[in-house]
Amino acid sequence: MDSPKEVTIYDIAKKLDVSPSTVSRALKDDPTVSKNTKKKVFETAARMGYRSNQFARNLRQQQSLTIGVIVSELNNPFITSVLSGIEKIAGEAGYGIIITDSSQSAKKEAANAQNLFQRRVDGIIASLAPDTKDLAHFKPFVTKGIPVIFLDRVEHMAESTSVVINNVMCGYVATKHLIEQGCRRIAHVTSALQHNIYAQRYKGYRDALEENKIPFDESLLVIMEEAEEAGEAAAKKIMRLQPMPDGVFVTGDFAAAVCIRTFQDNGVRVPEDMAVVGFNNEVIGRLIKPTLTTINYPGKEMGEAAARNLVNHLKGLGNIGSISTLTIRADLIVRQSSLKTG
Amino acid sequence: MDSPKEVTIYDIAKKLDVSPSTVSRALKDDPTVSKNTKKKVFETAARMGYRSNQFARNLRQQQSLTIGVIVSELNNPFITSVLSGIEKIAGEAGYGIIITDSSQSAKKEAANAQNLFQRRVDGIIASLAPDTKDLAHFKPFVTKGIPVIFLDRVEHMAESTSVVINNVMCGYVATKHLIEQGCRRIAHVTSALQHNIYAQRYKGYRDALEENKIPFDESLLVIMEEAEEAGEAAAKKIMRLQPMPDGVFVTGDFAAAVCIRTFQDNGVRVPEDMAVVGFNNEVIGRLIKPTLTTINYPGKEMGEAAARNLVNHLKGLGNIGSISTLTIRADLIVRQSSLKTG
DNA sequence: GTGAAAGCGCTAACAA
DNA sequence: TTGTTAGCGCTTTCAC
Repeated sequence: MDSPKEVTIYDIAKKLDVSPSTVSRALKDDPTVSKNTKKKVFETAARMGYRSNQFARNLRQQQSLTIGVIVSELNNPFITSVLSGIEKIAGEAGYGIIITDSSQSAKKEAANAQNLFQRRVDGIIASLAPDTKDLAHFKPFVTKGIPVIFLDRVEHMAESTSVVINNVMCGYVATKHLIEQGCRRIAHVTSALQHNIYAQRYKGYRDALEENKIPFDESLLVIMEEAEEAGEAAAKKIMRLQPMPDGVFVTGDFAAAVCIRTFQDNGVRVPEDMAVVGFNNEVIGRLIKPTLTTINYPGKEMGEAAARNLVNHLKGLGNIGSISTLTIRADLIVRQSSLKTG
Repeated sequence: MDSPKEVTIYDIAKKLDVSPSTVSRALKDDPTVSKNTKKKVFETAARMGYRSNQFARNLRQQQSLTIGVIVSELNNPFITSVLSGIEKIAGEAGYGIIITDSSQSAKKEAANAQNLFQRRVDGIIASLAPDTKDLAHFKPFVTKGIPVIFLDRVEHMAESTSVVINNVMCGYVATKHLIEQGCRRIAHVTSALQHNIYAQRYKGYRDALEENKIPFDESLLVIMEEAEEAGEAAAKKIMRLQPMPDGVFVTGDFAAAVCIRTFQDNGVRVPEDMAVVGFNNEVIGRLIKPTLTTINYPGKEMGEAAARNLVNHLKGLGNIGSISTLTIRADLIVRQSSLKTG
């Protein structure tokens, strides 16, 4: 099955009676090689079925033309769009991406980082696992001068860049929109506030309330588990509050959809009795009834920004190394679920 | 930024006053090296911050410990679960995966294949683009004895293995279920039948009808575009049929959900007036009302099967090379949308 | 149980 | 414009 032998630049050189260096240069389209020689080299290379040996190239240049990516979870539409953004930009720049999945575990994340380090990736893009606190596993990269870019779920580390959305602003905008719709008692359904993205959205929510002199009531803050049934429990809890809230800001479209359905099942009309704003702009929001007002979480753009930043850095373009945070624009998408007025 | 220098086995050898070969052997836990030397080597390696150089190793062994993956589209829950299955098995076996996205284009797919070939991946797992007919871009792999595994959307090629579900059977089971629910006029909403997976599901649909002596009516076959609005158009077309069908088998959950909503908006009750069965078991099916009966498309299992097969092949285990098709079990998941009885 | 030496295929500094 | 040469760091025969 294995072909007899791989063709090397030496074979080409011998056939053309030039030196291997000339062949090497010709193949990289080096301007110091004559047009004529180049043409001959390309032709014979093609004819002999030559393919350049990345291994030798990697060894020689000490670079892999590969970017390592660590995601917390592959099964997630947001992550997927991030990946497609990364893949696009990296691919265009000639980089491949090695993707690893930490399955939401800081431990596996560390193992993945270690693995990518061994594989000598040229750079890293990572979306941290929920329970990652200690960034020690990224230290080796920093030490070796390998750029690390954090995305979405970030922690701060010297010498690294972060790509995020302005979660405070998003929380603020979502809440303010509800207030503008006439809501005065707004619940907030979210995940554990230890994670900074949720803490920030919560801050935005609080800011909007404060700015509008709406008192905050501790019972309006509903923390849910990551489980699938969590949305239902949250909705029930909200309906039991006295007086019942007239708006909810939920930090996830799926959970928001489940809430809406639970409200409806219990005779609470959306948006008339309860206005709802979600988060992420997932497909589901366009399908449910009423359609879901949400924050567009621009995964693809974030992935592209991260990859572009990394690639530029690797190619030594611009003063990119000095950027510490890249904030991508995220907008409110208004649909039916929040429109009490017209 | 760059650290002063990489530690090599030569550095370790010098420090311990042994030869590089001994260090190399010790590091691979070669039995011919004495326990004592091994211990010393491991210790010094750790102390000096040694990391083995994959590039040199790759060059020497002519293998990359990397599997190339080509998907037709990253933004897709099915593909994502496939990837998570591949990543899991490959990772456990010490292989990394390089993922490329063909964006549904045969041309980009060919470019990706070419790219992965240049990168000298040890094996390939590919889910073909919808318009791929010509498999020439995989020939180089076959020629070099690099295993190629096709998944889900497959075409036949000598010397390659395919991982699929039994689409005919799935179409049959879905349709038969509708018949058992009392449906006698069953529409089939699907995508272009040029793609064998759709053609096969259609065949299963026809088989079930025939087996139950239900005449087939050409107008019941509704081909939809890939666009998002396609589901709505399909539903409207079905409602216009005379007499109106009493069941639909839709080859996609999202489209099925859109159909259901369109039916409901037009006063057609599901499942009472119209029983619906989807395909893929996407999250959305558990959320809509009524919940959606569907075929569970076991992406993760398929990915795992493909990766396991490939890894075993690469490691020279078993007579795996001889398997040409691996069919993964896919089941009907009965929920509310199809239950006219009970 | 260990060492010497050759070479995987490529690139780049230097020389011509 | 082209050639010479010396490695990149590792593995692996073969010899001791």
